[in-house]
Amino acid sequence: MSSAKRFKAYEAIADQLLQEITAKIYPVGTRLPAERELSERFSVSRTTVREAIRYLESIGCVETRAGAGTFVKRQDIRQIATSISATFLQGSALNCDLLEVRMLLDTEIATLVASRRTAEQLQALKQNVEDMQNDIEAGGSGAQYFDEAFHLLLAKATNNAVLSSLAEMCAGIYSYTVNLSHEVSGMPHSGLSQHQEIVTAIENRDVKKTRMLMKQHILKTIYYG
Amino acid sequence: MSSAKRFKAYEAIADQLLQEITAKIYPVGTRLPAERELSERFSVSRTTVREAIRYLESIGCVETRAGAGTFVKRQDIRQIATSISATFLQGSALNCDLLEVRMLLDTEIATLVASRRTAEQLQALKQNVEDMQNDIEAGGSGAQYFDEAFHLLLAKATNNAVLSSLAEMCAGIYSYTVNLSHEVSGMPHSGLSQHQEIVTAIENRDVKKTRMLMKQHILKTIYYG
DNA sequence: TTTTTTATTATAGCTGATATAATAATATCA
DNA sequence: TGATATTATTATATCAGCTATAATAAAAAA
Repeated sequence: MSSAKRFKAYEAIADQLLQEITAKIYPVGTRLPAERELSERFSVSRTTVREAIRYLESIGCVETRAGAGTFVKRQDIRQIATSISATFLQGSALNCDLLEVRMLLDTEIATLVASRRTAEQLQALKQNVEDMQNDIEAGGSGAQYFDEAFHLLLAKATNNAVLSSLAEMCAGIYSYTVNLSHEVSGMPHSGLSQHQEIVTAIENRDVKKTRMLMKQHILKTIYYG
Repeated sequence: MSSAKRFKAYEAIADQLLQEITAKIYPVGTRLPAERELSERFSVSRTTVREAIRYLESIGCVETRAGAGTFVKRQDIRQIATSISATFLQGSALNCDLLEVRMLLDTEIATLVASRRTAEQLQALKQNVEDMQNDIEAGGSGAQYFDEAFHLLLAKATNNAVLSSLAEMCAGIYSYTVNLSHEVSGMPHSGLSQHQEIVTAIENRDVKKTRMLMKQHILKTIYYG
């Protein structure tokens, strides 16, 4: 028989809409035609259109607000992270693998930044370390926040959108799984002094030292205490 | 007022089902309850259940076969790749970034494999190189296939599911974007001799040499000719 | 005039029903 | 036994109508 492809109305419609979105016929922020209009245009029922929209919604491409309409969304890497974390979670005991990847990525990121950072990026890193220090001295509880921000700043400083997205994604999946397993195990080690050393190495454009320091930092972060 | 959470029936149901799937209440391969059963269980209409299922389907979590039912699917990283490639494509000129990431990942992968490969994994790599050689000598056209398979074998040999998934994903996005831009530019350089050198270095567990060779290989692959 | 309230309108959200097609299980017949 | 027809189950697709929500316009109050 070899009926190669099975027709599913909502799939065809979702494909068509996605194509028009990527073609910027509906740019980010704009509203898609109302469901009733779309159903008329494609000559299908509103239900089918809605199923197609659910599809687009799940890939983070649009956002529907009741009473207002369906809007094209700037895709958020974090949302993707949670939606694909299920994939990584299907295997078991992957947290270890994930940590290895984070270590690998963060090390490469730091190395790249040490070689290509701009003065502004360096300044931002210094600011972050300073803010973290002030927060700790003031007895604040934002250490974890500043730590995350530190790694995010580094990722951005690579000027590589894909790389920084990947790092963000890994961090997102990691925090998602940690939240799932309720293992927020108290106060993590802040690692302030290590951040300071890393920034200094980056300031000096010392690629090798930066690499080494980041590797150690991640190792310590993993086995915190 | 202050309804902190926006209730959307289909979202709640999709969440619930996803949770039960990841909790292995519905393991891979099993069938979900029929739409009518689910609609009864959640006290919603079948339409709403269908929207929830569309959601799960689009994240590659289930697969519905008309007349048979909805089945839990082993998630395919490639499918995710294509579905999130739109995200990466929203930015412009990301191919360069993507290549940098591939280089980075493949280099790390080769390095890891050189240090932890098993005899069986080494054998598989040798077999791949041999097959490629035979294909080329026979005037076959499968060079690109064997090249992809080579990198895939390496990724798997890390024994790190996350890392190999990431590499696969990058390769998937890359080939997707390449296909989009219709730049299949003829016969790529097979890189057979480089593969052979790499495998030899891996056989000798020469981590540094493997790393260096892979870096060179990727560079040549990028600027092929 | 400015602000607040109310009504209108358009939208998505959801329902229950119907009809059709594909599939799987069962019963029938050779 | 083995092939075929029947039946039941299931998803697919549709429709008309209702509700809930949100943005806007009009009216009322300050």
